[in-house]
Amino acid sequence: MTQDTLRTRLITAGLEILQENGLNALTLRACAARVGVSHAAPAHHFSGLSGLITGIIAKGFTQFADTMEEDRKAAPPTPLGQVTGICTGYMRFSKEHPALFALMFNTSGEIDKTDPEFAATSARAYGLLHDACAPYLPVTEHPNATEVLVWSLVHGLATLQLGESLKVAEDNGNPPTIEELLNGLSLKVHP
Amino acid sequence: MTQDTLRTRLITAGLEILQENGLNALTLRACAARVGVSHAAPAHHFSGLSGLITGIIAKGFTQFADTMEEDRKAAPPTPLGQVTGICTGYMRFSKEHPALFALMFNTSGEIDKTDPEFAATSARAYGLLHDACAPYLPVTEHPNATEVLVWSLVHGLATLQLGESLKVAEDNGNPPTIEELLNGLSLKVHP
DNA sequence: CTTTTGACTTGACACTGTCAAGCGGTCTGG
DNA sequence: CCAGACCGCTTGACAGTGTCAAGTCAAAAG
Repeated sequence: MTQDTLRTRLITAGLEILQENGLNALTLRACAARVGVSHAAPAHHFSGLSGLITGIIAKGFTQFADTMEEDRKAAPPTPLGQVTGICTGYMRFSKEHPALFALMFNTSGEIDKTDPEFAATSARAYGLLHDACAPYLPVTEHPNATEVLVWSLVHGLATLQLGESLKVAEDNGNPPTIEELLNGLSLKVHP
Repeated sequence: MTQDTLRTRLITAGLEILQENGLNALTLRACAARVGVSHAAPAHHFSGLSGLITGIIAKGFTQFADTMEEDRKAAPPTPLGQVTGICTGYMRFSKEHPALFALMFNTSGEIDKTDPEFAATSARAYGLLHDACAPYLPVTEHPNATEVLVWSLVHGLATLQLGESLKVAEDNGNPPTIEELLNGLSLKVHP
C-alpha cells in the first residue's frame, strides 16, 4: 500500500514536473524531492530512471487515450467523424502535454517496452486509432495501409507542429488542420 | 584557422559519437576527448552544449538534404517520381542516422534556431521537399496543404518506424512503404 | 519478545555542464 | 626590436545528475 502509493505519487510528480518545467527538468531527484522522500527512494519502486520514465509514459498513454476517446465521442458517428475525432484528440494531447508527448515518442530508447503496464496502455491508445480506421478500405494493397497512413500523418503533423518546424511552410497564417487534411485524403469506406 | 578547424572537428566528433554510441552518449566532454582537447575547450567555439548541438544539427541538415537530393536525382523525372525520391531519401536518412535524426527533430528545445548556419541548412532541406510538392494541386483550400500533408506523412512514418511504435500495426510482415503510401494519395498535378 | 523483512535514508562515487583563473603562444603598436 | 594585449586552450573547481552500498527503523512473523 505505502509502496504502491509512493510509486503512484512519484509518477504523478513526474507528470507534474513534465507539465510545469519541461522535459529536461524531469529528474529522479526532482521527483523524489517533490514527493518529499530521499533521492534514493525511487530505486525501491523502479529500476532506475528508465523504470520511472516507463511508468510515467504508461500513465501518459492512459491520458492520451482518454483525450482521444473524449474527442471521438463528441464527434459525429460517421466513419469520417470518428477518425477525425481521434486525430483531433491526438493533436490536442500533443499541444496540452508537449513534454509528455515528446517523452512518450522519444526514440532515444530509455524505455522498457516489455513493461506490462506500458504494453497495456499503449495498446489501448493504438486500438482507438485502429478501430477508427477499420471502416476504411486500405489505400494500398497492404491491409494496414490506411491506419499507417492516418497514424503517420497525424503523428508527423503533431511532431512538426510541436517543434515549430512547420513555420517555414506557413507563409500565410496557420498550417492546415488535421481535419482538413483528412478530408483531403478522400478515404473510401468498406462496401 | 585553428579555431575553425577545432570547431569543425568538434562537430565531426559529435556526429561520430551520435552514430556509434547513440544520443545519450553525446556529451561536451566526450566530443572534446575524442578530438583530444580539454573538456572546457568547446566553450570557446560554442555557447555551451546547446551551441554545439546546434552546430551538429546544422551539419546534419546538410547531410539530410544531400541524402534526399541523391535519391531524387536517381528517380524518374516525373512529379510522382521526384516527390517519391525525396521521401525515400527522407526515410533512408532516418534509418542510416537514427540518433542524429532524433536529435534534429527533438522538441526538447535545446537548440538555437536563430543560428544562421542552422537556418540556412534546414531551409535547404525544406526547400527540396517544397519544390518536389510544387507541381501538385493543394489537397485542401490551404495553399501549402500538399507539402504539409507529404511532410507530415513521411516524417510521421520515419519517426514511428524509428521508435518501433509501428510494430503493433504490423500483424503481417513489414509496414507499407512511403512509396506505396504516396501512390495511395493519388495526388493531382497542377493543370 | 526476538527475529526478520522491507521501505526508506545517508553517504559516497563517477559523471555531466559551466564558470573563473591561469598559461603560453602570436600579433600588434610604439 | 620588443613590451603588452589578445586569444586559444588548460586546469581546477562547483553544483547537479544517476547509481550503488551500507545503515536505520518500524512493522510483521516466529
